[in-house]
Amino acid sequence: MKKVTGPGGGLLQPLDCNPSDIALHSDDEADHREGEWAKHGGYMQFKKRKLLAQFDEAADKILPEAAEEFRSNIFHGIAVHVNGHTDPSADEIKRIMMLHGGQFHLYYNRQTTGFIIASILPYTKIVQLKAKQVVKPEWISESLRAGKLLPWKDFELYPLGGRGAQPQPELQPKEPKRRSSKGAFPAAISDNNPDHHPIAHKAGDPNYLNQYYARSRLHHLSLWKVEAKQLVERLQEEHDGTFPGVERLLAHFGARHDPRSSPRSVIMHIDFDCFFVSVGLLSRPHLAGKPVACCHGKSGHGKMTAAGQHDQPFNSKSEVASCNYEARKKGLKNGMYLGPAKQLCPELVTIPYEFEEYKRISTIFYQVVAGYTLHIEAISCDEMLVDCTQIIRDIFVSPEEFAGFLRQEIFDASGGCHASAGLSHNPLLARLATKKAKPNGHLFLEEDQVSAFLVDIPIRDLPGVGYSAMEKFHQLNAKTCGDLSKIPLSELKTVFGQKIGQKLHNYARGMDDRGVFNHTTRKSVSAEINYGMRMTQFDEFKTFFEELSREVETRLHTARVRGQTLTLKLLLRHPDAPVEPEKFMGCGHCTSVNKSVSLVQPTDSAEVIAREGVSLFRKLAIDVKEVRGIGVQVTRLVETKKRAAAQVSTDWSPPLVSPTTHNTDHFVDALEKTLNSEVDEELPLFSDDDVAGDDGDEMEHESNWKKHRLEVEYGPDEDWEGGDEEGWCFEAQVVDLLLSDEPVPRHTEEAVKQALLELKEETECWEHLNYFQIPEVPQMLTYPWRFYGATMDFYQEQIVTRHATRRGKSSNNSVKWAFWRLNAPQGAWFRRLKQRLLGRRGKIQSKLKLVPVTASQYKRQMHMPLKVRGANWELDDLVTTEVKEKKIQTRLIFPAPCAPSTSAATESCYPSASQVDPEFLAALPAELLEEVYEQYAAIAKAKEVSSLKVKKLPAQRPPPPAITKRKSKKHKRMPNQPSISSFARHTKSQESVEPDEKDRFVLVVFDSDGTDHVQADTNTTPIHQDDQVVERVASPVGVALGLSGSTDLQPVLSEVILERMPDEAVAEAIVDWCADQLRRFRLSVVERLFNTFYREVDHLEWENGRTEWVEEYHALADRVGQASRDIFGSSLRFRQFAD
DNA sequence: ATCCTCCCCTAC
DNA sequence: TAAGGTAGGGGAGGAT
Ligand SMILES: Nc1ccn([C@H]2C[C@H](O)[C@@H](COP(=O)(O)OP(=O)(O)OP(=O)(O)O)O2)c(=O)n1
Ligand SMILES: [Mg+2]
Repeated sequence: MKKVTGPGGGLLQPLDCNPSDIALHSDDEADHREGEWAKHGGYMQFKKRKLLAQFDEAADKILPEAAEEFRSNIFHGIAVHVNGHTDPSADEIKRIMMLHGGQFHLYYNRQTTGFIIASILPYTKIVQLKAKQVVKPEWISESLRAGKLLPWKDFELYPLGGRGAQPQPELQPKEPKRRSSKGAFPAAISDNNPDHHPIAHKAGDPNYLNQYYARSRLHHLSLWKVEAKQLVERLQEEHDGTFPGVERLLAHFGARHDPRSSPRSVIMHIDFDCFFVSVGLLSRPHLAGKPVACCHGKSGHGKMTAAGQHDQPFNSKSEVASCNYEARKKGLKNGMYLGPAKQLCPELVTIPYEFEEYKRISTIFYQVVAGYTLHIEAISCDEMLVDCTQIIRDIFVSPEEFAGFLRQEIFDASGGCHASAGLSHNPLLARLATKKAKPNGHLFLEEDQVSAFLVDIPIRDLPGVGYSAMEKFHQLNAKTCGDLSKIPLSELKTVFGQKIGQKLHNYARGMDDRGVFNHTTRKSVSAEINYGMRMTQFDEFKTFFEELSREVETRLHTARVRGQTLTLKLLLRHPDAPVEPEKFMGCGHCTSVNKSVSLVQPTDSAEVIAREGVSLFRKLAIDVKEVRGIGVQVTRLVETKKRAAAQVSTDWSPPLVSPTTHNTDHFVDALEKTLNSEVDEELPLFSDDDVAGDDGDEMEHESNWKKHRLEVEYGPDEDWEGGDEEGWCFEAQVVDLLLSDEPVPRHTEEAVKQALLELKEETECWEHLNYFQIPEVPQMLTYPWRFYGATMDFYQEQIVTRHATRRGKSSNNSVKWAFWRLNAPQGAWFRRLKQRLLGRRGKIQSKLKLVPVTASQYKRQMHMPLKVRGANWELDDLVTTEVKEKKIQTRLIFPAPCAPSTSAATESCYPSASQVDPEFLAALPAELLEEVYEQYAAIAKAKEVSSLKVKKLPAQRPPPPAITKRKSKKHKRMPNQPSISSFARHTKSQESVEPDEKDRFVLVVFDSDGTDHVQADTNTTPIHQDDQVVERVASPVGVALGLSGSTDLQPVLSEVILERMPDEAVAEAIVDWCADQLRRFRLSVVERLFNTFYREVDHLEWENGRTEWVEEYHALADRVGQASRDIFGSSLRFRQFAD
């Protein structure tokens, strides 16, 4: 285990050299810091060679004029400072100035710097610098082109001076190259609004996003990681079969035999030492050996007070991206603030970021290594894993020799940046070895050295162990891997979870079974900015979010993917945090709020993203002044591929979409668009070209199937190929209703109450629908609105027919009635739609044409796969699959005579607890029931869920209905009325006076806050009961889930919620109904009601009473939870709103 | 069991 | 002054 540092032999010579050595060794690499180059006499000659080489290599980055007319004195006596992004870039201007007699000042000095070159200069900066001459970069390039110094006045950035001055947009780069890696992404947004103010120091200002990203190191880091992976992939694909590096290796070491047996596997990890600083020092060799840090801040004293004074000297909150090893000796670390860094090391020199350079060196780095092998995994711009087993074995070179040779080549090719390397038989040990070898060294860790090596390695050094994990280790009193290896696996798993526990256990023993894989498929695309967010108006949010959406759009395009889930990510000021944090424009201490939405189809459209994101924001009803960070993420990605025309089925498209708010939005927007298009008044809305023909296999009763189709394209894509349109299909009379003046029939208040009452009976009816062996029935119960329209008709037919066959009856009225209810357009969403169409009705009527749809098309629709995900149909499957029956596990509803407990005693013959019909259990004689309970208790115990414990509770009888009623009547609901619980407690104690002979057991989850909750999806356990209340008995393990669906809940709740504000009458009805269900141990029905309730409330926008309904929802959840406490002695917990 | 969703955590 | 992004792993808890 020999750590190799510095020059080991001829090969490794220049590694520990001082600055002058570097200059000697690689004479074309030294550059200079501005303002000081004049001291060095031979500099220009020296520079010339370097530049010539660079012109060849990156001709497109350099002005051609500069190459032709190599030197001049155009800018004699001119000293410039470049601010922000310019074209030509700061780097180029620097070179131009050097070549043409001018001076380039990296830092602005009022006395000596004559001009500031900038395209956009923040207002604050002007004030701060008291800048006099601010000129556009074109001054430089035009002067160069003209061969003489042009009057700078013509290129003044703010010709008017002061106030309304703006940069002239036409002279700005057409595509602001905010990302330094050239051409990696086309610039997303070209800001050609000439009326904007140039300030973009906070979000809401135009172009803030680009300005921000251009300066964000973390953004670049993330971007480069992706690009490095792509580069590796490209190199792998385009490889021509030669490895020049290997040739050189051979030439150097010659053919020979390895004295040792070749190791089974050699993984190398390479990482540049203090990457940003190393690169930064290439042009500042005089700083080598001094402590240097790379960051935005310069002085370290931080922001000024209002009076323009620095209150404290070491207050800078600028983050040190990288610091060199001289600085680290003083205790500096990457990522710390500049203030404390300066405190630790007052002589610290700071250098600015040079993103383009980092990217350039990174590319060289990858190219060099790819000259040896393509078994590369890109980890970041300055770090990779290399599987060099092959090389070591084939060339008979030792791992150390190879590492040294490669490091030397990287050093040369990069112009003088040191990389360190670690080698071992797996990625973990390679990484740890690199860490040990730094700076400027390499280390090969052999298998027999591993355990000795690991003992003293801090746990913190293990990949995947960060702040949070260390907190836990601190409690476990473990610091090193040696300590870690003593912790038993079971404990690690308990503390960290299954996978992480196992991983840590392995890592402590030097075990790591990961290989070297570069490729991964993207799972998400996102963009976020959590800095500089200070907004006062909703419009500012909207503007910024649109900008962000456009950014995500281009990223989606670049990655050639679309996504079906959209997440709005917000950081909000923590209630306890001050309005302005310590860090200038920072986000400070925040709480994060995310909200996501499932889209009808995958999207990559900025328009859709912006609309949905803004809608989500409105639903959260958040005060924009509190927003400190905004992000948007797109997930559930699918590849964007041009579909072959043949694959696109134009003859039918899914007529059903879930009638959520956003779908309504899509629909209305698309409709509006169509109506406003002046192209054609015949076709657009109701086309019949895809309706004709196709009559081969029509159903016999076609006449019954005459429907009309209202069709509006609303896919987000302009370039969608083929007629893969979507629309809504309405029955003719529904279309009429939609467009007529007739009010949509409403449920009256009475009807609502009535419906709630009837639900109970209907519920019972629904449970028996499984009997008909229609696998979709459970889906219908849960998501009835997905079965709107013709599909429902179809199933209705099916059910009625089968029912008739089985029962020998011709029809069943209750079933019919239930379906009629589902089909009726009284649903709130329909009214919502109609409302939206109010102003456009005439226009629609004049333009549209109703087209009958044939039965065969309906038939196709019936075969729509029931592959339901979230709230969406999977469109692709629809197109390509003819008939695809989704197997849905049918729940067992035991007919009384075939009870499992009688037919078999073995555990395996018991159905899963949640599958057992409570009605069946209720019908069992008491002894048999006991037996069943015991069985399930045994099964449950065998499973041993660690967080669940059985707690003994005193038995309670369900309170008589009268009491429940009185209770809820007493409580005229007021906002935030807290007294329900105390009242309930009172009631309960009264109740519990009643003597109870037996104990009962309830499964209880112990929450961290110490409160108990019955988990809605677990189960209540045995209750002894009097013979006469047998029907109230709960199923042992599975009273909870899903047996008794309350089909009609959605339309009814939706109705209630859309039409009214919360009121006590409805609240009471709901609570009573729920309480009654609970007394019958129908937890599932209650749970389902709340799920549906939640969903419906969640669809509300803030202006439509969302706040009130959210409050009402929580209040009702409390009341029902309390009812549950009264009945079971344990509360029920329902899903809570975040807002 | 296995999946999904919503987080938190980690890395550079 | 300051530029605190971004993707993936995986745990917790719930749905199927
Ligand atoms: N908190 C951080 C960590 C890193 N980086 C950037 C700057 C680093 O130069 C680069 C590479 O990160 P490394 O972790 O490899 O750190 P260094 O290369 O700077 O130092 P080391 O010698 O430890 O590799 O990423 C950053 O901006 N902010
Ligand atoms: Mg590094």
